[in-house]
Amino acid sequence: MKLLAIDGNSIMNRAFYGIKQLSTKDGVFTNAVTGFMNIYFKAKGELSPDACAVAFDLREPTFRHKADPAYKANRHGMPDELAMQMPYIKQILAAMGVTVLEYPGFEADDILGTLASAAGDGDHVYILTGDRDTLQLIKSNVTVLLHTTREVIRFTPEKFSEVYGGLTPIQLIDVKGLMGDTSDNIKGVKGIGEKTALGLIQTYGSIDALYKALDAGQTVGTKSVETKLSEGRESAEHSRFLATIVTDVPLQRDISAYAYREQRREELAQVLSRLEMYKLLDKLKIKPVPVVQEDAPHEPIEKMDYTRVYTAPDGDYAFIFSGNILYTSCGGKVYRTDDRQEILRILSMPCKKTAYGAKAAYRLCFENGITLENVVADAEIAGYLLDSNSSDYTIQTLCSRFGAYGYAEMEEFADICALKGLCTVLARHLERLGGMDLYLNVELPLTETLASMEYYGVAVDRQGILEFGDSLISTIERLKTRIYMQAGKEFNISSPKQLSEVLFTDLGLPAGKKTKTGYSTDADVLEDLESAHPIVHDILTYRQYTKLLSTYVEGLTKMIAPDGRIHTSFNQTETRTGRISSAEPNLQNIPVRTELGRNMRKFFVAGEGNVLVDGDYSQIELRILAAMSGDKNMQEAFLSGGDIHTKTASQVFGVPLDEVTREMRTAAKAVNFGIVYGISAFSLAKDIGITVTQADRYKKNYLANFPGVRDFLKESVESAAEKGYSLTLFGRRRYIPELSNSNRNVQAFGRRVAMNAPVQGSAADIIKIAMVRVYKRLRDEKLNAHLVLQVHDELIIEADKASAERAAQILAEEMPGAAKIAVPLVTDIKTGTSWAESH
DNA sequence: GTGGTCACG
DNA sequence: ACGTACGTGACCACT
Repeated sequence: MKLLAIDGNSIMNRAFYGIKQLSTKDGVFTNAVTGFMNIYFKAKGELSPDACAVAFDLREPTFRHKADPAYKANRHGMPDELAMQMPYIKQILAAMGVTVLEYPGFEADDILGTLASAAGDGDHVYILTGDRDTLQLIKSNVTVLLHTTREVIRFTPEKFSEVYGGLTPIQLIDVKGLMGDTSDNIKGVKGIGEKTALGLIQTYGSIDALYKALDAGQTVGTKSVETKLSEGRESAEHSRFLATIVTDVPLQRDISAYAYREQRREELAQVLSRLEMYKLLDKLKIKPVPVVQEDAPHEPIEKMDYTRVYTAPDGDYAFIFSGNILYTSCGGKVYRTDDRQEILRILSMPCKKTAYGAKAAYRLCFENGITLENVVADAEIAGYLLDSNSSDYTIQTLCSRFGAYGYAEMEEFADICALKGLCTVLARHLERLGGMDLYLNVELPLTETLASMEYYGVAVDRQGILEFGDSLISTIERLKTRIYMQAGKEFNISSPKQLSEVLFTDLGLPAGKKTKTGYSTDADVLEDLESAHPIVHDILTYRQYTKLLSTYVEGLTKMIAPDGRIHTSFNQTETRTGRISSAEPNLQNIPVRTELGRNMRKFFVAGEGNVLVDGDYSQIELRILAAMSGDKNMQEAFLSGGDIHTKTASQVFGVPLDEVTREMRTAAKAVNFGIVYGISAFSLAKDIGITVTQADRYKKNYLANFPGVRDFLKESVESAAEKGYSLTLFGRRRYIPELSNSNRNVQAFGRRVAMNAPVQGSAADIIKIAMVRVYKRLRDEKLNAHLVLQVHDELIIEADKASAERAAQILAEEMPGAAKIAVPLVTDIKTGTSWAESH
């Protein structure tokens, strides 16, 4: 098969600027179409191909209405006079039996690259383009016909080698990686231009080899070139990636699929007459027809079969489910439905699916007793793994950030059209950055797990909560009158502004730290004032009680569903560290630290005949720190068992274990926590109420005792500063731009983040792995037991009594077994009828 | 919508 | 001289 593969945008562009402005009498520009057809017929005449495909970028919307205000603002840098010709050329080509390929998420180059890579024995692909980028695709059976302003150059491997001084076509990628390409927004290495880049690749063969030589201390160029190279290393590698034309666009890889089809002569007559292209009509021996449509030139030639005629692999589809509407795309066609039964029917099909926000679809399926399987991608999740700092994972933003072109803004179907290509692009980025394992084996399956947890929800004792609320109200009323009495007036105690006036002006108490708007009245400040005036204690108590009442009693009762349970939302793309968060309501901050608050946990109960089985990692972050740092001393502390805070106290204070006092243990505990957060002596001092000098001594002692930890923290910061991101045990990335901020406070924050992110993030990885495994085992063993809550280091299963023991065993196996690290992941398991009992 | 406060890991 | 522990979400007051 001989295939003529044309870069549609590139040739249209050449034609547009190469031919003077032509237009029909009513103002439709036709010069690019005319020029394109000239170039096309010339190439066709010379090559006599038996197949032809034209690839487009799909950067311009396929239809736009004149009345649309966005119509004038052409954001793709293409003049309107050219943009308006694009739908016509596609229609003409399709009617002539030529395959038009455009795939959201990919550039025309990518499509051509895929076609080139698909050429088999006995095939020959001729790529007709005006763009030198495509030269990297040249091989024995792929020829590039480069259309320049002067001539058409026929690039075979031999011709290429001759023009590029002995380079192979593939090496062009490395050259571009170094020199960059402003038109494609590829940065390259700053200060390295075409000459230098070419010379370097001619000498060393590739970017890899060049940097190996540089690492080995060889002289690769002038001092200045070497400096530029080492500074631009990451950019060079990234640019090389960007410069590589992709070859895995999901389209038909059998060249014969692009064989010429029969011409649709009536359609040709219509459109060519409309464009007053009589010469071409004559050449095709088609009679012109009277133009019926006097409409605007851009009247939507929408959704004709020429668009998106690429094939999708057998029935696999992409979907977006949101707001009870399902959008799907399959085989180049898009579809929308809000019919529940139909949505369920589509979701329950066994084929592979590419999703955006699959969790909602899983929930719908759970609610209807349907199984959703084979979700192999989710753009939102992939986007989150690529940059957890973002708060915008819309398809449109992801497309523009990660180089998936072809997002047409005006269409209702723009998102669904772009989704599959976007996912392919995101997956390729993840592969490059080492995030595939986390994506495929942890985050994607976790989506279903979270949906299931939300679906089951957790049972609550509504009556119990309300009675507790009543008892709070009577105490609050008592406190209120006492506070008003002591203040000598009534005021809104909940208003920091009014409260500070009462405390610091009326009562003349000494004001402490300031906030942006006035003096602070937070618990720290009030605790210091407790001895100064009895009102202060009442205010602290008032705060505690009103917090419980409004946030927990009232907030939670509002969220009880008709089934008597609370169905929280677990968000999988919210936190920068990799943790999941819970909202509406937040079930990850139910009180536990104080006696009074802990009452709330009595009202989180197991349903009738069930129990709660609770698994809780003991000191998971410190254990991870011990493992990641390789500190033998700290590892030994965990391996030999016993209380970690007492042990560290014994070491830091240099006393035998049995001489550690309560105060020493408390201090050591604070240091243990602080260390994970990127401690400062000041904050440590504040936290445990000692002087800064004293705190500094504790800290130094601690780090001297655990030198491995000291080095690990230092290296974490250095590595993050150098690379721009930190990594967890399972390859989760967090970019830390704060480290290169010019503000020193921001930088200091960045350093603390760099110390904390690997630890907190690895803990998040581990419990997520455990969740996925626990979920699968509960399901596969068909137990009447389901995960219902996760609180960062704690998992809660609700099980019927017959399954409880087995569920406990599964937790006891999967939580410690989720990761093999240098210290045991000790997990406490307890069972009870309420959260107060099981935790 | 923002800031202050406080609940959790 | 300056600010001060990592990560969240909800409620209230106030602009």
